[in-house]
Amino acid sequence: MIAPSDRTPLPREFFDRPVLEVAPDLLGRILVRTTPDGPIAVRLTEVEAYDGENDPGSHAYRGRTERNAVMFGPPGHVYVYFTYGMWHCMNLVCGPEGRAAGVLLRAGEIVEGAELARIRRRSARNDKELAKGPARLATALDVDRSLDGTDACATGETPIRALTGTPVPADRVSNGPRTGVAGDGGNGDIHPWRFWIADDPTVSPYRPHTPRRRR
DNA sequence: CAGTCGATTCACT
DNA sequence: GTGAATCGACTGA
Repeated sequence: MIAPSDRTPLPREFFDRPVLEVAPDLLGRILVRTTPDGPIAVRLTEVEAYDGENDPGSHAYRGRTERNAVMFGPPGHVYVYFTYGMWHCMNLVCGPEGRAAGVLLRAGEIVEGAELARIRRRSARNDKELAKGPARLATALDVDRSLDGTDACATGETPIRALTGTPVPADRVSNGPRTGVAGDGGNGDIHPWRFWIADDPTVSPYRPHTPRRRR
């Protein structure tokens, strides 16, 4: 059950800041996905920052394309991409507009609508695995490319809404190299931009980038 | 226009 | 721990 005080919508100004400021501040916040069957809410426990055209790991690194266009738009909107031929992952766009920065939502704890999430996440062995990983999180929330561009800060009806939740104090936040990103994770990594709640059981395991073998 | 590979997950050994 | 699944976006010729 989510406390009423945790249900305050996050204002757009929240996202209209540098992505490295927003990313750790998102931990403990809540995202509500409204589906025809009912709401599914996740409390964010793990995120990654992607800093647009300056960041080789970002989809926006080589400029605007049809796929990543939303990241070049206003903050507070949802960027959804399709990957590995099967999965979707979701981001929240950060400001300022034109910067093309975003925060990948990597993991969280389902705090409402778990019975709905379990149906979509049939292979999950327990509830902690419902949203343990970016594609799992998107699957649990029934998010796909049709929701690309959704405004998570809009007033009125929205399929996805960001709520204040309860922010996590800085001394509870850990950070390290981003998962599965080419170029990240080596000695002297300049992108330790993965943030998670220390010791939280819903955080996904770290995995370095692995180039695909030829077949 | 063909080749490559991905901000991953799952089944299986 | 290893390999398969699966397809669209992007790249370079």
